[in-house]
Amino acid sequence: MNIQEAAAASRLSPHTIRYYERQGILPQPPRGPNGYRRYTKKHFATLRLANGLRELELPLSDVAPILLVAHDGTCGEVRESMASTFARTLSDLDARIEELERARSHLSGLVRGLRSMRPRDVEVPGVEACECVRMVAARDGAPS
Amino acid sequence: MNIQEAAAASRLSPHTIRYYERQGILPQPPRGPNGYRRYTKKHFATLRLANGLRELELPLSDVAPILLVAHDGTCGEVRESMASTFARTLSDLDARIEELERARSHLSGLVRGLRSMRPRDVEVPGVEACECVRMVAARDGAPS
DNA sequence: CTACACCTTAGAGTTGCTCTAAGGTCAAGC
DNA sequence: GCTTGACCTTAGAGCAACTCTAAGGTGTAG
Repeated sequence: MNIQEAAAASRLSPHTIRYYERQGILPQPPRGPNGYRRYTKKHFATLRLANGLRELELPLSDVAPILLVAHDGTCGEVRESMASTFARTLSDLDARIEELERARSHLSGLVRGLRSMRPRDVEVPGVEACECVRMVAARDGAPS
Repeated sequence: MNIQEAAAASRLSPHTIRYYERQGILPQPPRGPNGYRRYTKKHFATLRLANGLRELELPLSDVAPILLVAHDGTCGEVRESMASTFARTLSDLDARIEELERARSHLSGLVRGLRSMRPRDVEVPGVEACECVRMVAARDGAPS
């Protein structure tokens, strides 16, 4: 199994695979006599796991240690390693989703506001006075 | 108003403000005789708008043209500029939120799965056979 | 006059890719 | 045997959007 086939089946790109390898995130697979990477079942399984973990939005710094134990350790160690990382990732993910939903609802309100504001208010105040700027601009002061 | 005060009141950092300026995203504010940036009401308003737009998750490439018309154009132009950008951002945001929610629900399922799997399955299969790896790993093949 | 907190710039580091350049390899067709 | 085209290799540049550092200048309070 060459890099292209391994990439297609794991839904990573060859570029990304080489990048992970250079970063020490993936173990070096064996090479053929021409120097080409040749993926064994085991190395391929690690590749698929890498992609699965990235799809869960884990940062590479969390993916790396999990792949290490997955490749060389026991199943129990893998479970340990995943469990705590996943809990942490879950709360990061929740925080990020909340941020995006706040942005989303603010944004959709603004879209409606802009539509309902068509042909009046087309005069020439600058940034300081313009109504739609006021709607978008950050509020003054310390309180976040 | 110096950069620190402007930063605090717009909730950007001085670093970020200088960065935006270097990138051509913010207009150059006037300088005092010592070369320090001195923010006028207008430049400060643009700063706040920049932060407001970033909080809406607009990429800087979308923020830049809006700031340009906000600083130098009429209110009508600003509205035009915002309207189409916001609609586009909204659908990007929806797509990203959906991605994260998919990851979130997959992840929370896995957390439960790992917990319910404590002391059996601690034997030594490698990556290929380990149960928790199977749960996480990307499925084979072309269909995404 | 000496701290100390601020200001200035250019530039490096971060995360996770993505792409390019320059070159080597291989299988098929003529 | 030879060309064509699709693959493979590496090192390294470029992207977004900051964030921080180094090295030096300034301003204010005691």
